[in-house]
Amino acid sequence: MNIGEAAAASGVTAKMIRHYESIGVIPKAGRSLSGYRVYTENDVHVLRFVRRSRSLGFSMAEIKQLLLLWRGRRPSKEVKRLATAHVVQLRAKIAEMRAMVKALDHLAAHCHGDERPECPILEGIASPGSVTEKARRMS
Amino acid sequence: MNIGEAAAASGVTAKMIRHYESIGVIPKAGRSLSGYRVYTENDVHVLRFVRRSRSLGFSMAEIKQLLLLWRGRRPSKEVKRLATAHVVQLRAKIAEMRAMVKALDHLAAHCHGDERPECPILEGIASPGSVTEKARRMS
DNA sequence: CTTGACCTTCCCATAATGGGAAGCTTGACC
DNA sequence: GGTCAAGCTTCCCATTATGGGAAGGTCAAG
Repeated sequence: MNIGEAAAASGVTAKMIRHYESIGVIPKAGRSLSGYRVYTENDVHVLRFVRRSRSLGFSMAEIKQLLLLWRGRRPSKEVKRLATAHVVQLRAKIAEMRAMVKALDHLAAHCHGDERPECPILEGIASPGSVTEKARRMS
Repeated sequence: MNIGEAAAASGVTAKMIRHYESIGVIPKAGRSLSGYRVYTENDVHVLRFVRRSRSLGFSMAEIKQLLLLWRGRRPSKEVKRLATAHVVQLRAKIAEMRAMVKALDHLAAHCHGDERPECPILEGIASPGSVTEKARRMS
């Protein structure tokens, strides 16, 4: 299999396959006489593993670890630790983004969104302090 | 005020202030005779606006727009549209990350996390298909 | 007048992905 | 055998927001 076929079979673009090889996440592929990279079915499994790990949000550094753990048949404890730490990071980011959404929803709720230039959103960003509070003060 | 003072007053690092200027998000600062950047109270307000917009997750391109809308006293409709579009993006990312957490929690729940190398997490990544299903098949 | 803190610009690095150029290989078709 | 398109190779550049660090100029206090 050459790189294009491996890409189609794994769902990882040829460009990314070369990149993963260059950063050492996957081992260097074999080469044909003319210098083309050659892939086996097993290499494709590895590529799929990488793609799915990416879709779970793991960084390339983490995937490198996961692949080592996989290949090395290391204790599942280590895998679980890695996965759990990742989930913690994800939850933290989710919480952060939810706070953003909450704040923005709040600001937007008070914005008329019409032709007038007065905008609680901009005002809220310029000088934070509850927009509701301001609305109250103004009434 | 020189850049260090403006940084302390706004909560934006001097490095970032220069960067924001270089990409045109904030106007070029005035200069002293010796070439030092000089800032006014108003410049600091702008920097704070940028910092807070960042903390709400807006990209620099969006912040550039927000600043134009702010300075230009443009219809609040435009601001609201920008903010709402951003919230949509945030919600999409949140949903994506929650799906990741859900999948990972599911995989981790079935991983003993002990010294044995069998690991439902790795297996789940290697060949997706419900881990629960596999557990059922094996029993 | 020296010294330390601060300023200037410029280059480099990060993480993951992609675009695109220049040049070689392969396979098919005539 | 010759040609052409498609596919491969490497190499460089761009993205986003942030920061590290070097080389050199400036300012204020001693």
